[in-house]
Amino acid sequence: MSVPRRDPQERGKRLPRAVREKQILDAAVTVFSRNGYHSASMDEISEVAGISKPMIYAYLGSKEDLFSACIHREAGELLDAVVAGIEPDLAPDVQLWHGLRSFFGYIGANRESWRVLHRQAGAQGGPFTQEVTAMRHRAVTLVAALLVRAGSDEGIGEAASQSGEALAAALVGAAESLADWWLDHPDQSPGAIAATLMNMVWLGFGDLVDGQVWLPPSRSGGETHP
Amino acid sequence: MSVPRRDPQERGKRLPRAVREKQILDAAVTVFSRNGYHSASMDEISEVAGISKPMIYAYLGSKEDLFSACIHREAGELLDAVVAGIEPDLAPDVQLWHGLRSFFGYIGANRESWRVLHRQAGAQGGPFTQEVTAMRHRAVTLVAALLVRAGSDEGIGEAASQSGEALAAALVGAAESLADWWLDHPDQSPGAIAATLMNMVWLGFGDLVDGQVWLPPSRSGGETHP
DNA sequence: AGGTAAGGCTACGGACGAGTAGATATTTCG
DNA sequence: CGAAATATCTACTCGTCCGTAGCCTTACCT
Repeated sequence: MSVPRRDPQERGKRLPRAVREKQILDAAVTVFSRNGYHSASMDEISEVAGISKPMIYAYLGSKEDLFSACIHREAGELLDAVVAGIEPDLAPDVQLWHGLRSFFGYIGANRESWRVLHRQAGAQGGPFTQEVTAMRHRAVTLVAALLVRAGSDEGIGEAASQSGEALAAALVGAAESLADWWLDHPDQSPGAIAATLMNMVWLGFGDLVDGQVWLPPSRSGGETHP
Repeated sequence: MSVPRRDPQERGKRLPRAVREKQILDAAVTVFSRNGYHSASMDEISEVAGISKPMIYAYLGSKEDLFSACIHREAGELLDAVVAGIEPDLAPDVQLWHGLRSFFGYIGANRESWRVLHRQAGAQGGPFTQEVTAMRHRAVTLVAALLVRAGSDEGIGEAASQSGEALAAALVGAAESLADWWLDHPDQSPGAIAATLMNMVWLGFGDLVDGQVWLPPSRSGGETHP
């Protein structure tokens, strides 16, 4: 519980700065995720990273700086994963489906990252909130554009365009919170979680209680490799 | 900024325990909401409450105890407000509508409470999470039961019943996150927020981009007084 | 009145943790 | 090989803040 994480054989070995920075960031994400920002001590992070505390200050600055760096890196990776998963030429519902799958797929593989991003960053009032707010804003904008385009394709969608951003915020929020719920119910596959949300936000309860189900278009579930 | 909140005239007045406890809890919610759990100091809370620190310890115990008490009180009031707003004999969509209106109505009038409940309590890993998790669980159960009943009324709803709890979690999460979004966009009425969410979760994007809109049943927007 | 309990305060102890000083070891390069 | 740069450590300072010890003061009861 209190022993250093990294191989004691490697302890003391001299490594280039880039490697150490990555180790420190990894350790920081782990510890921040477990204990929260304030309860996480720099000493514990240094211990988990297998390096001494002054190195953290030398490479990544203060505790705030370190936390910001974590947020920045994790947020970037998550967004990249989502953006990489969608193809702008497909139908709106399929785009949404792919985006959700990428989102939950990434989170399923990086739960610590999600804890830090969603639970920790949002709670500390300082400049951290900005970082995560910016990310959320990008996501909301993405979804809102998708909705508005879908609406104008149909020639209608007055309501959707009017409150497009609010709707997108609700969707993004639903995804975030469902991801949170998932942390406490890990006995579900990423696909199942994504499908649940897809059904709710695309069909709506009104259709669901009528027995309707949204299904991805044939082709073995949406694979798009040529 | 750093002067005590309460009327200096009243300072030093002797008041019964129940009154002081309420003042302390109010101050604690305010400070916890503004600074977050760890950054909030007992000294600041005592100052805002217009009482000295030892009284807090005498009446409400440690900092953890105090925070737990805040969570407990605020969560109880929020849930009471929601439960009071719904009538079990109405149609499912109308029940949902009333529940959402009560929810956002309460939050609009008690933003600090919401900040503490949603942003702070969830981030501190300790026993606080349990408290708020328990509340969320009650809400999810409520919604899940509503969905399942709606589904079995229609005789179908296989999908809804199957993943009823996950759907309910997604809805509750959407509501929570939309409330969060609302904190940063206060230029919206509670009713508008509730309507946005209602449209999303009942109709779904699929119907919304077709131009459909969900509206509360006549009678001036859902009033149910006889 | 006088005793007693409850309300209230000032002022301190002690722990924890961010950040730093200063020294040491290893690589790199002229 | 020597010097400069880089990587690394141990051990400390200093501030913040939780929690409390000890004392005063007002209301109530008989």
